[in-house]
Amino acid sequence: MLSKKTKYGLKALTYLASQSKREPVQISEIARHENISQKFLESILLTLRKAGFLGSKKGKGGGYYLLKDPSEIPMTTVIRVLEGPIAMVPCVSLNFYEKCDDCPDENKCAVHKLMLQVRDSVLQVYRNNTLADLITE
Amino acid sequence: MLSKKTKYGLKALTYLASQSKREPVQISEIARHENISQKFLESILLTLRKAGFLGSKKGKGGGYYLLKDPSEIPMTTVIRVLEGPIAMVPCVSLNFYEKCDDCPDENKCAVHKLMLQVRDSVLQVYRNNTLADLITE
DNA sequence: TTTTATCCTATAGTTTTACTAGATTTATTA
DNA sequence: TAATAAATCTAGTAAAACTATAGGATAAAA
Repeated sequence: MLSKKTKYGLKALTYLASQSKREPVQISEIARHENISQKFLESILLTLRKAGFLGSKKGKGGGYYLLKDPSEIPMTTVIRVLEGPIAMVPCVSLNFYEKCDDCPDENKCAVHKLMLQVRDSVLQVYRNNTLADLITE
Repeated sequence: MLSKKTKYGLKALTYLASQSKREPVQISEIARHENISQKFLESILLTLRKAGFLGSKKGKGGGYYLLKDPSEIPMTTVIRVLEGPIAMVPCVSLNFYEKCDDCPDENKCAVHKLMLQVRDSVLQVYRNNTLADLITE
């Protein structure tokens, strides 16, 4: 299951990406438009800013804005920041690899064999989509 | 992330599938061979039996055994029983569909658009693999 | 200096996960 | 038929993760 954090984060990012002008948008506006708790969204946007996706401006007329063009933001990086590893098990993760302590031999492990395929196919989808591809209209 | 329940369940199923004879195997043997807590495995095997994958025999010489040929058991059904919905969000689930209450129009939702693709690609992998395909050697 | 808005830390409630304990039931076998 | 081996059932729980909220600090603009 996708966490609410990831879901809301994606919605906020696409809302910012769909903006005609690249000017700061207030948290309250995003929260209202996407039906998200403002306080929760606040912490999510902070994560996205620290990860380098967003810039922010304080004070009146402040808010959040995208730092890059939406077509330059692949889903792989967004998902990894919001949701964590793309792989379903650490032993098939590219960026967060960890050996299973219950498994003597990965090459003979059925779970490993299956999840390698899942990882590859999911990765292909995420690599194939940038933020720009998710904007409708 | 894949739950331990699913991971252990898959391992237990492949262990049973790799058996040369289709005779009852004791929980303790599976637990020992796959490094799984016996009590936890017990509840997992119960789930698999109730779902129709396994049969059981009580008393001495009892245990669990596969009811079908491994090639007749697709991963889609196994994963749905152990892990639940394959879709990452309920609004793209085939078997467990639910509308998001924060989302006025699914067709304009970025999360929906992306997760539809993820669901399709993951489904393809699970449909392409039966229990028989996971056995090595 | 007042208003507006982000920044930051803490924390509370809920749900899920991963297991454990122990009593019960059933089937074999001596 | 009594003993024993083995599965079943019920219940509970500790820890972690997730979701959300509170409250004040900080910074910028008017």
